[in-house]
Amino acid sequence: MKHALEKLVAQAVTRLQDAGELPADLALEIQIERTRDRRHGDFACNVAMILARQARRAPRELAQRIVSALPAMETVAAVEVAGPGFINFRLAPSAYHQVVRDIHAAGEAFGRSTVGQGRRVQVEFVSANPTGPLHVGHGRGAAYGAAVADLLVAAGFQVHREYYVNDAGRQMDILATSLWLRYLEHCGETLPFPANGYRGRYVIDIAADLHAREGRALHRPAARVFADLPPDEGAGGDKEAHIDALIARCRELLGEADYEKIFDFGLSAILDDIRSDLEEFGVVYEAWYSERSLLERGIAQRAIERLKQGGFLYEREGAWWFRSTQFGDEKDRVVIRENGQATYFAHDIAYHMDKMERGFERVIDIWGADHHGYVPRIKAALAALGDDPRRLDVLLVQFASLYRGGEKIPMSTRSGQFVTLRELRREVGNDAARFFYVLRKCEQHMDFDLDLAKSQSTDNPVYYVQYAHARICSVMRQLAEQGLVWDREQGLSELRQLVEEHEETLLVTLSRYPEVIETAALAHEPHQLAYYLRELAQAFHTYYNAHAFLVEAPPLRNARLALVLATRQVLANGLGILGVSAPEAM
RNA sequence: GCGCCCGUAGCUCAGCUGGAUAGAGCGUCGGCCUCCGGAGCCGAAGGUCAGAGGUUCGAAUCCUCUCGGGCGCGCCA
Repeated sequence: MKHALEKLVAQAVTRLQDAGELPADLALEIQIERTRDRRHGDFACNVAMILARQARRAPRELAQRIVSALPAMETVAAVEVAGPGFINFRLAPSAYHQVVRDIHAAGEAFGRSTVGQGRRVQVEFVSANPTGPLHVGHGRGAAYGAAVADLLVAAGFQVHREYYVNDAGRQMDILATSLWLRYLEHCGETLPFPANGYRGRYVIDIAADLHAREGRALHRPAARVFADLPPDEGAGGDKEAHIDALIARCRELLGEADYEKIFDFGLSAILDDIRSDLEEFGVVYEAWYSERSLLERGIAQRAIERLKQGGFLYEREGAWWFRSTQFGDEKDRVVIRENGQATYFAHDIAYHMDKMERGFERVIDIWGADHHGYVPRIKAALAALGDDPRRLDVLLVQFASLYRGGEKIPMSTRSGQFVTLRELRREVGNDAARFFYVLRKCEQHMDFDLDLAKSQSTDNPVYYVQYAHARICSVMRQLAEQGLVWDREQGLSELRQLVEEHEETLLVTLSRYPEVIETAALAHEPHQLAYYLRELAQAFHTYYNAHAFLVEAPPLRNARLALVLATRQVLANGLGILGVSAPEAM
């Protein structure tokens, strides 16, 4: 509808240009927007006010000329000039009746748009280190990323969801070493667990599995493990030096083959946990992309080589630096350390080079806001590689704080209380978690109120929306109990029966759905959809309270049911995009 | 110190690429079930859009500065 009106106004402007009433060289985009106030009609256009200066005419007068040049359109009932120079359009009731027919015809596909034109977009999200279970912060990235991806699908993009697995690097070595130490404990050893090791309960559990599988095959005496190591933090030493020496000792005593066995055991155990956690949360990926594979396939080396050949690297103090300042970064960055090892950043450059080479027209990275300082250097690297950094969109998700009983829950890993996504899901349920996470735009800090998310009451927006869906299902059950069926054909042909104000509100709200999908998708803002669904549910509940649907007269009854069933469809479609279920009863 | 994000009703937040009297939920106060599910509906009170300048027909929205809050500034990932 919006697009149709835009074309209409554009035609009128062109007519005026042809007639010499407007300059021929106007650069403008016709904007049609929904009116905030129904007294201003359904849609408004501000083009006359924008053009007034160039056309050297008063806005209202110009608006009047545009109106007289407008071609007729069947679904437009009235056009008028209002306020400072708005052109207001009032639609004919038939325009809204068509929406109901469209919904019934398209079903699950209603609201899908073609703006994406099948363009390939990659969405990378969560990508948490596989060194432990996901926590509630990752949950927000998961819910947000999944919703953005599904919105893009609905908007006609071809979406590739990806999880970047940091399965290389020091953190993973620390995990492997931690795991082995816990394994040794299961073998009966007593040892001083390093300050910088992973102390979580899950490491002990995985170690138990490892012990069950390997028996004592990987056992070495603790005394040999800890002999002649630099002291740990607790003993007045440096925890970093201690853990690094411990990692080296671990490899030495086990040999590479057994070390790798432990490393892979830990990696796959945690990755399996993350994968199933996300799956249960309704978050699935097209690909899990391994950091190690960048090395195995020579991609990391190739990226460095390209930068070197382009003259973007230089050597200083034994390390290789990337001239990111040349592309606006605040300082140059190390890509190859003094010890010859590539940095995480070097791998990330290679990963993003590979993303571009895979031919995505648009790449979206969803990161925690604490990584924001990282954006300029990645974009710099893309520029140096000859790619267009604008193809990469980095969406930064702010932190979520949990509240219970009005108190903020401390979220440090050490506190050990209620930090995992799994625990959150268990406490409030997947639906509430998905919906709450997506209720705020990503750059907004989020206060996640556990009591509210759990409450099965009027305060909880999730249940409010779901209840609308369940209520409609219940109405249909009532219909069946009365021995009646909905006459689809009569319902769709008797839509003119819908003359109540509440019906009009519901019709208008339904007609907005495709626009909401499109704008929410292009802006990467699933919260727009969440708010819309609340509005739609409210329009329905209000209608429900004001009028009975199961009335005696068949034409009116069937028309009302057509409207209500269309509402159910849109609720289900919208909730589906957000990963929330649409229950038939609750 | 520098950089990024945020500052709208008592609380939590919307406000679409600047648009016509600033919205919602919760909370507070007052109403509505012989009727399709009261997990619902209706109504009332409540804001100098942090502050100050600027841009223009028009600013919560764009620009600059100030104040306040969060986060980041590793040869960690």
